[in-house]
Amino acid sequence: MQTPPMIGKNIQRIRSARKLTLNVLSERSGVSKAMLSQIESDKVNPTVATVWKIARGLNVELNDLLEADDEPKRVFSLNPAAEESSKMEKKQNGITIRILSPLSMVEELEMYLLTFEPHASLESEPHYSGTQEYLTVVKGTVKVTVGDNTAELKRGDFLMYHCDTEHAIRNESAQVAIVHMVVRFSPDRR
Amino acid sequence: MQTPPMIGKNIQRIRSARKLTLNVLSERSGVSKAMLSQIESDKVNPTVATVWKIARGLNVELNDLLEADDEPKRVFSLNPAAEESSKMEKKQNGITIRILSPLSMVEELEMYLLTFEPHASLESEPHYSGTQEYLTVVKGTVKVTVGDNTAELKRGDFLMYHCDTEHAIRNESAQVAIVHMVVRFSPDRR
DNA sequence: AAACAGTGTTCAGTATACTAAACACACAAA
DNA sequence: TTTGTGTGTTTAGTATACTGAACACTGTTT
Repeated sequence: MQTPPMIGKNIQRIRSARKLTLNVLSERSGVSKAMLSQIESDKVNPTVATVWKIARGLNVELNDLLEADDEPKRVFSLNPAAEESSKMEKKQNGITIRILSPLSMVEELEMYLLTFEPHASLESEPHYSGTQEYLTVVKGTVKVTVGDNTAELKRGDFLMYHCDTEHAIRNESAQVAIVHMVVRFSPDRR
Repeated sequence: MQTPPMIGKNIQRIRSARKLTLNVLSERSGVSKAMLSQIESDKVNPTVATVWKIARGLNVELNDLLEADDEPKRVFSLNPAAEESSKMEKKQNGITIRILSPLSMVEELEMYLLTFEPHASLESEPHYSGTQEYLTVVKGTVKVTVGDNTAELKRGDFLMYHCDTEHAIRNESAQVAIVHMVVRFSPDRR
């Protein structure tokens, strides 16, 4: 980050998105609405404690209020021959699926970037015996259940499992979570 | 984050690691050394602006001072059969390579988590015609050069290229960068 | 129209973040 | 010993973050 954070804009934006009034946010966060108003209009230099309370009140991570909002992610390829690399995005049930791998690899190896809205979950029936999935958490935390095992993963954590048992990925937190997924279709048997 | 950040501890830790005195950090950051001392011993509730200045002085991201230090990442598998999944880690030239994929997949598909210290870079000669690499940035920013194309990637960005030209991944920033890499050995030709 | 209930903003007072300077303690050099 | 140079801490004063209350500006209801 090269430039001081625009906290005001961020709080303002998220508060509007949540459709909260200053009074409500004040109650939830324990910060006076006078202060909220002044912070949003960049009239003051809030303390970390105050911003942290606001983050709690908004159910976001502290960093989400301090970081520039550069979330929209670029996807591209340096190799012209593979430029067909699909930029497709599907959105459903609070989950945005971005397909990273080129179309030519379908049915062999696929890579996705999954964005989970708060409390979104992705449940899968057992399928494709032999297929494996590899998860790496890029942001936030998710809870992954495979059969009757469950694991809580945070950023940087990695998990691999076979898809022949039912499995689910859940974002039980109140923050957005992003996970990188590689699906490998079994090359050997079948 | 459930608990207010322990800014003091973080600053203290990083400053010691950098072997900086309060005077020096004060100069670099523009924050008085009196304030630095009080912040480190949790006697005050600093403003965001102040903490931001300190982050600049320390050459770290603002978030690194506010977040709990839970960086050590877990790697494991829910599938007992694949428990041989190597937890190997190599460290060299400021780059930590964690192998994610199970050993059984070697020579076919490999997955890594690469941690780049500030200014670390990974240069590769052209090799294995047909082999492809897929990068996803998990933290920070890196500059990737393939042949004479160069791209600056930030968190969430994805990039794919063929390995038959020389390529390099560089972390030119002053912060740690983490990238997820999938290497796919060409199945068709060869 | 008046009275109301909701919004966000501005005001006056107080608590405190922040600074410059003085301080205390270490270790080294004379 | 004294004198110095470095460390981090504490002090006193000023700037300002923060609060509760009053305010202004909607739109609705009677």
